[in-house]
Amino acid sequence: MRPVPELPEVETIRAQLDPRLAGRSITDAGAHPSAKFSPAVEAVGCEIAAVGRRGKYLILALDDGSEAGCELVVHLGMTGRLSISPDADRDHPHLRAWWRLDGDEVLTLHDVRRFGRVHVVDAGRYEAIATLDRLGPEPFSDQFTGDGLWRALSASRRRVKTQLLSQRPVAGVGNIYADEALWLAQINPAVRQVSKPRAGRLADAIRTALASGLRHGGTTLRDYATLDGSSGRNQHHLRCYGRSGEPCERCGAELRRRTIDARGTTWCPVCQRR
DNA sequence: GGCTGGCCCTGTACGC
DNA sequence: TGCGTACAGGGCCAGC
Repeated sequence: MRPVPELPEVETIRAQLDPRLAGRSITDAGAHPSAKFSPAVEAVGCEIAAVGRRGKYLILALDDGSEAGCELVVHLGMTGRLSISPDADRDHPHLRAWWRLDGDEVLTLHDVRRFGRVHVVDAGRYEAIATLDRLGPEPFSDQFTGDGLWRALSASRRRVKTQLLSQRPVAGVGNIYADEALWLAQINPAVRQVSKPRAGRLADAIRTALASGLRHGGTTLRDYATLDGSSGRNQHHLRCYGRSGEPCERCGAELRRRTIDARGTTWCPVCQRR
């Protein structure tokens, strides 16, 4: 099991970063030569106005002197980890990017498997980041409704779990919370069509699963840690993800595991019957 | 334009 | 103990 930072984990990190970064200037930066990380240096000379989030993307609003401003966009991928420290160990094998801040601290991005990404774009211009450009509504916003989710899911014949992971019907749901939400809504992850009432249930379930993650500071199974290096606690509250072989706590049947869209998927064969 | 499958990438688990 | 192999998975991209 190797969980990735999903919305609750990214939001937990965002809330910790914002008070420590807002108002500070980036005086220097460096990055791994990969094109995934090298844009990090484009933020030098900017002042960080605020740390925001869209889906799983951290968005640092930057004041670069222009009217519109720009943004430093960071996706943590599967193993990305941000931290603030007095200095960066530039020889660390997993250091992918660093930004020196006024006040003599360094924001670092470590990412063992290099699935993370860094971009610097004009504010709100995400054409170069396809997934962010076409990101669905935030799950806790008024724009995310059961009807809207039903319309989004009905627009495609792909499996419901595949669609959730695409980030188009709703932003920020990854493998853990997709399994949790589908279990809560009693929807089989492999179905290709969902009725309007069931889509309503799924929308509620997505909010419930994500809210549990937020309440417990995110899910830590191996790689994820918050800004200060501490672990989340939501792994103790998962009811489906990663529990294959264990009894379903709703009906007692043995939870099963299969691969959907190349992602490990756990579901209950009885109460999530197709 | 939508969908599928391959790829990136490296630590860990497991079998021999 | 050491080696080789399979596996994990978010997002991008080529090909259909």
